Amino acid sequence: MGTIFRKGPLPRYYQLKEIMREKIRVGDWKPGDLIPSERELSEQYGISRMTARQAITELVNEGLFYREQGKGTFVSRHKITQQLIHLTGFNEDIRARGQRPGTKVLSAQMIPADDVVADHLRIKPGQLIFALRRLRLADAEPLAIEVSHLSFMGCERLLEEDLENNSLYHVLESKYGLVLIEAEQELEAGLIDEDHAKVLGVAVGTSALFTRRTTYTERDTPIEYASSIYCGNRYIFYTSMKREQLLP
Amino acid sequence: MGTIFRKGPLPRYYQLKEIMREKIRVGDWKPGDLIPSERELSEQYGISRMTARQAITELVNEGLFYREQGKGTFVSRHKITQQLIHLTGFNEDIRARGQRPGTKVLSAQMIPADDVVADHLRIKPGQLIFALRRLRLADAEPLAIEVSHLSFMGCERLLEEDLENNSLYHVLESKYGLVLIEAEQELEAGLIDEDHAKVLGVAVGTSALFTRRTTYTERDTPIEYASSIYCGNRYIFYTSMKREQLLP
DNA sequence: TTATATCTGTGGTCTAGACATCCTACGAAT
DNA sequence: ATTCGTAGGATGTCTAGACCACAGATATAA
Repeated sequence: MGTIFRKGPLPRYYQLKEIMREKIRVGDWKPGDLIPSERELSEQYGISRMTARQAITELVNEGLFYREQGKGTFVSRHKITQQLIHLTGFNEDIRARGQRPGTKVLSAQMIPADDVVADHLRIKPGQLIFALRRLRLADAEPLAIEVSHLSFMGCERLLEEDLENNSLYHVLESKYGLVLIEAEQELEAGLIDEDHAKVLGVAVGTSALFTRRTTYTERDTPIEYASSIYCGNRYIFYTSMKREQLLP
Repeated sequence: MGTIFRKGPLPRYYQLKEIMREKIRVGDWKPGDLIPSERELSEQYGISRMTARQAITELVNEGLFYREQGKGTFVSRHKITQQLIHLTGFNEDIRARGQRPGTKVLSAQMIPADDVVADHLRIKPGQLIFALRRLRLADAEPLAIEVSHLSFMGCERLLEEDLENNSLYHVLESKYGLVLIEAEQELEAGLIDEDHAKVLGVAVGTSALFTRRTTYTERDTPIEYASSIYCGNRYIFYTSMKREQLLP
């Protein structure tokens, strides 16, 4: 680490990004620090200023740095932006919170899509899709019920997968080459009804977080539509927002 | 519209961004459409390819376009990413949902910061800050109670502002030159207690969405820490998530 | 002492090229 | 009919410059 290879498949701006990320990870650069100027970096690593600038720009977009014209580029102080805006599966998410994730498959079958699901997945109502109901656990305690609907070429093969011990996202990625890249989600507060209360092992009328999520693959294609019910007092949802900067 | 001025203060890439946004707004380019290639755009508007590319890249980052190597750049189909990830104040937000926002100031005073607030605002506990409690209405119906804590040079002048008829964010921007650019937010489900039930005009035990938000200005400086309680069945929160793309 | 100008270094914008990588379509060889 | 190679065009990466706007320090003049 610390040198940029001019041959090889990895772009130079990408190598520089990794080098700078590493500097932060090991504490070489601390929050609030001024990092070397674009010109310095380009000389130090033997690349052009525009290439160094591209690396910095991407890390600024990820929230790791911020720039001040005339002064320099600094390491951001807040971490949430850097971590939690990422699209993560349930297992990753729970592990990041320092808990142990668990899953129990309640049902897995091919069913015809209803109007709501078909609309979100951009398919025709009635088309056969893969429906998966799972109970989600954190530290062996029931946390949520999640119903996923998936539609893609060959999705019926998912019936044979062991989705109790393997992450759905991981299976999609490794066996089907589907990389989920983006999701839209809506959240609403509500109360738990009788049916769900039994499964989650809580009282009827407990507060709950209802979420509905559409997940997209690289090509702007929706793959999954999922609804979840999280036990109210056991889950906090994090997000971050940015205002697009307007020029004068 | 449709021409890029080479003189004048507006950067060329920014002018092209606005031109392309307009093409989408008026329906010239529809979701799923292939837009002209970078070379075509650069020739058509008399700018270099890198400048055209910068304009496209920024709109890709905003979720308006997506690229496919070897094929071209396309207009995205989903709109939430384009609209609702933005940091908006309450008034903007409610108007975007087609409702009429309203505000009632419950209290406004200078108080010493407690430990939690001081931590989020990166100040010392006990320092005097501006605290604002507001009842938020949508179509004249109570929707939420919001408590904002603000700390910046001269924040005591906010005591003299009319925050019932003026947006707080707008006042901060126009009178104090503070541009809020980024926020971290956490959401949790819960139930409304007796005190809040009275103010919101709902029954005790109604479901609610609890949010806590830290808002940052351009310089990575926290300005506001706000806690809100939204009536459960009257508000849906939207967000979107992106996975950082990894290179092979 | 206090303004005021200048100088230097920063990020912000922009150019005119170059080559790489990937996708598609078309045509040739099997 | 199928397979393969190739050509053209798209985005992806990269360069070596250039000038601008802004911030801060320093030196100069009132």
